[in-house]
Amino acid sequence: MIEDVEDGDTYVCRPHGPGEIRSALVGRSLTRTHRRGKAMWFETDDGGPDLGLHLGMAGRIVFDQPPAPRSWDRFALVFADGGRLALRDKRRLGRAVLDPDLSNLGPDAAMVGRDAFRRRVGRGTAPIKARLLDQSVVAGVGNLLADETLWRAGLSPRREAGSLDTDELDRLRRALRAATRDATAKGGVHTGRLIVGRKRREPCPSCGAALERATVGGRTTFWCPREQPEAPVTRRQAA
DNA sequence: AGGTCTGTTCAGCT
DNA sequence: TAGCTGAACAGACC
Repeated sequence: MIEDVEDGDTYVCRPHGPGEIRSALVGRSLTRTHRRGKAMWFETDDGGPDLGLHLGMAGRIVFDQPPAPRSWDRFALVFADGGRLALRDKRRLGRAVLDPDLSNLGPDAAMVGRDAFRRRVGRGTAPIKARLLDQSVVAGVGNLLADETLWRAGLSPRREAGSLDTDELDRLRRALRAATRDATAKGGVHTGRLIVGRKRREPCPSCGAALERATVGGRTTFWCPREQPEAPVTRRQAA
């Protein structure tokens, strides 16, 4: 049972005022947990509101850890048995909210079926990377995972989304599922093969070519110009 | 010391 | 409508 709620950070808890989440949750228990993409939320008992948590760019959920220095714990639930669940987030881009609005959130990127993926992702004139990052198209792909996925699929981030054919979209979906699985197993998207060494400007881990760097979809983007060609390439080369 | 970068999202504009 | 830009935050890094 929730005995206390630390909701004093008015930026992370916006648009709720101090004490608002607290009064809605004290005395209730969490009954179910959910996640879709980067959104997570909890149901509460007795018809209480849901509690939504988002990690922003650098937040984490910590359980039963000593409170963070400098109050980096931006929100916390204190349970009657002494347990404490905190949203630890230096940057304050995380979020705690009652009854989160999930109506503009697409299906989970690693769960969406083949046909829905083709329909949702393979349209529009924006670059494919921007399409992947759009949480209303599919939920859960951030900047690093997008780069890793496109690299594995051998697709340029700059390709127009609507220009991808069915084979390319299926390849993209397979790469996304694999990249997500690997990131989960290894503890984060920063463990991706393309991502490690990105800062140091290391070459393509697969072919050794110098990686390209540019802003695509409004985000810093790395890709291998050799393995992720701008124009679709006929794989069947004349012998 | 100061400038730049960052695992995200949202409002506001064309 | 779809797509792009910049702002919100604050620490890490050079």
